[in-house]
Amino acid sequence: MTDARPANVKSESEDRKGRKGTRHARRLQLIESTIDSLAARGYAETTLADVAKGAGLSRGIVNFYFESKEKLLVATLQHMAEEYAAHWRSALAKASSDPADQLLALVRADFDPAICNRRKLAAWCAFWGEARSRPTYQAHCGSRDEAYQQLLERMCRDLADSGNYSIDPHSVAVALDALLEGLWLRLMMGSAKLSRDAAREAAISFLAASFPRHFPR
Amino acid sequence: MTDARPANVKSESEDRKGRKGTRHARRLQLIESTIDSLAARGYAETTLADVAKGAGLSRGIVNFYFESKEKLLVATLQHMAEEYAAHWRSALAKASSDPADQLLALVRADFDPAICNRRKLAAWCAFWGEARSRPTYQAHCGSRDEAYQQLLERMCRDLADSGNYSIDPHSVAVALDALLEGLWLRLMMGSAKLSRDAAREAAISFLAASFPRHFPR
Amino acid sequence: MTDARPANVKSESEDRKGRKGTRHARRLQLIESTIDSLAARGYAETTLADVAKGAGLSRGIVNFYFESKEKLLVATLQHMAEEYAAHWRSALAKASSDPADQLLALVRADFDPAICNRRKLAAWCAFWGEARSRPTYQAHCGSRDEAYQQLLERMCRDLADSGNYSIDPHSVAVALDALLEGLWLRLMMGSAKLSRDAAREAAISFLAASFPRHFPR
Amino acid sequence: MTDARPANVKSESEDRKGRKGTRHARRLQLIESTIDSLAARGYAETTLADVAKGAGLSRGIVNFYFESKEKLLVATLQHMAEEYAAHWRSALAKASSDPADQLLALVRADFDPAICNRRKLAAWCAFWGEARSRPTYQAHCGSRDEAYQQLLERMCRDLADSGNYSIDPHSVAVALDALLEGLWLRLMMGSAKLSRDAAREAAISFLAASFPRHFPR
DNA sequence: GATGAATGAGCCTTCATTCAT
DNA sequence: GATGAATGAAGGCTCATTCAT
Repeated sequence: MTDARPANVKSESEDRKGRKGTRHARRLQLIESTIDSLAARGYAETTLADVAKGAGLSRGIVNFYFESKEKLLVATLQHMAEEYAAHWRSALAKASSDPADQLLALVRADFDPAICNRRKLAAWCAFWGEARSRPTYQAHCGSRDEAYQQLLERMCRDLADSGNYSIDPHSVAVALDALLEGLWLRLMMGSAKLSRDAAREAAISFLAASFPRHFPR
Repeated sequence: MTDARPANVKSESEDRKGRKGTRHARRLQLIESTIDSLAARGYAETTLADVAKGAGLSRGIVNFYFESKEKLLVATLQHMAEEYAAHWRSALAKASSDPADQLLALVRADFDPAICNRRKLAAWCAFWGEARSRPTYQAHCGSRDEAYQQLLERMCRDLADSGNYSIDPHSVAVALDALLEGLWLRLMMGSAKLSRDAAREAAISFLAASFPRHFPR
Repeated sequence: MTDARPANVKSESEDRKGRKGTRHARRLQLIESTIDSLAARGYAETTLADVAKGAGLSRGIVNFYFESKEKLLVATLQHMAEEYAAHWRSALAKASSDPADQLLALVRADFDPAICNRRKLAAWCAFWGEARSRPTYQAHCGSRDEAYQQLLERMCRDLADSGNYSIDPHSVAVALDALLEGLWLRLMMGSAKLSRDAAREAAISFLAASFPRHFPR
Repeated sequence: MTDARPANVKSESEDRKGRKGTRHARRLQLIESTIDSLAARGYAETTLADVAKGAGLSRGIVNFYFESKEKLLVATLQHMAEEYAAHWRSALAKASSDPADQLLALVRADFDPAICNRRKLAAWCAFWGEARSRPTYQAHCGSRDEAYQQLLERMCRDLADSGNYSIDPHSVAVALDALLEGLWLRLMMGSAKLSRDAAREAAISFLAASFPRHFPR
């Protein structure tokens, strides 16, 4: 799995000053550096000094753009959640109106390198570990939020209805949701035992098992 | 979900200064307190002072029984991994020799309150978040280790062979493994949206979808 | 003996927050405070809190300018060694080209209050006590380093040659070197039994005994 | 230089119990172990755990035989001072009544391996480093105490009188005393640059220079 | 806006000392 | 007497945060 890192933020060093949109760019720059640090060092070892250094900025700057470390982390999580949601919504928009096609599009989107790469998965995982004890984080973890789950469930129900399956669409939706997250977790931890492609196939084979008449092997 | 906490160690406050089963018992006592703290505060906020206080002992005690915080955490993780493995092995031993029965036993064991409760799940998750950047942890995360995965795969193959399914047993095993972990993650994070029973049913419905002739609904 | 303490660094309290000659000046300020603490409390009882307090700064400052206590102490020792060497080199430069004159200059330099005062001697002694078990210290202890000893030896040889003495110049050099250090030790410990002047005279009387035709009484 | 360590105390493990003289033996055993630790680790790093372990005894024992760490260290220093004094007194008693002979005996005693070995020198040096800030130590450091110095001075005066030297006997005594201590310091620090024999010869050559008619080369 | 020196709270760790056994 | 578990104070160090420049 590649460690995809969008280089579209940090490298533009010439316009560090003189822009009006600086504020937003700076925040983004720091957020990306935060993700880097979370991926490299984990949550507990991530310090503001790391983040600032990674962004090529000075130490005090973080407290200027974000008021505290806590708020930087929340903003980072929020950024990731929004990016994730935008990604699957875009994938959905490109799919046909057929529920099976849409479901497949969602699953494929989940393993798109833009979303599913070591760096981001590691950052997600770092937040998961802390989410339990931090209500602020819980709101944005998991990435697959309420809307996503309801969407999954509606699609499963549509397929179940249209295909006369004797399954419980809710259970399938819950399982699919959990399966996707579980595969992410395995991808992140697994030292090469599981490829992104194999993970996607495992997810699709679950769809095939659940809705054999819609997802022919 | 209940916060199961074995009260067999800490509650005996009258012999806190007793010299009996000391070494091993004390270590266990501190490990349990560590799990408490991980569940309550998360990895990053867990301090030795918390652990000691939770065990009703003094600050210096941790470095007496474990040499460092790091070693305490590793021992805690190891303890949890061993407990988990012992649990599913025991469940497996009680099941019949029928692969379907055994698979069901494994899945049920995974959602047994003794193993699957908020406290322990939260502790697991705390370690997951740090495992990426700590090789020492990776060895013991995930709980479902190599042996477990191979067992799943063998059972899936047995069922696939005996049932003439047109599926890839490896993919199913991978998916089942990920599904279980994903359900755990959801259970831990879910603020009551998902019950342990619902999670188990979702897992079983996955088995039913994959091996319909072995797991009748 | 006076407790000479150069007041050129710390006393300027009004610009304590100044940014001027910062880095180097602050390091010097902390080093001087370290010497103070070593002299007052000894090596074992010198804490970073003492040093910081003595410098009128906060606790965290030492780890900011020096990375650790160890490095602060090494820097302190190095500073003292360099100061000592600069001092005798300067004294030597001011002397005539006559070996006897030069030798006398070296001895006198050794008991110059700028170098030989309770505060500095105590600091030296503190390091001597730890040098055995710390290789890092050994390099800079003794003050009278390799170069110094070879210089002494060359001078003794010059005098021995020019004066037809029947002595072993190496032995005399070794003895002189040890004598100077021993006198320092006595000065430091001696509760007023030995004055700096008496010590210098004792050293000179050694020269007179060794090279009677060069050092008339 | 050898690391002479009298094995007459610790090795008698069979009579650890059942003796009446235990108390004294135990204290000696702990004192010897303290010297070991001071020599190996230095003053600052010497802990009671080290001492106890070195003596093959349990941790709590030190506070039983000595009331505190401080008192153990004082007792150790006292022991060394007494041993040193007994040694030179014995050497003196064996010498003839000739002052020159006595002086030589004292110097030779100072470099006797029983007294002058790495282990003991290192222990002495450890105390020197702390003596300044600890009045309790100062009383016993230096080893060459008041009586010793007065003895040296009287001998120097005797020789000066009987030899018609134009020297100041007091200065010579002071110098000799310092020279001996300085040589010890060099022996302890020097990584083999100076042998015990060379040190003794340097001291004797000083006597020869000061009193040429009494100490022919 | 941006920097980085400075602060100080809090953590891990060490260790002298106590005390039940 | 002897042991070693247990305590708690204190030290070194890290790091989020502040603020003068």
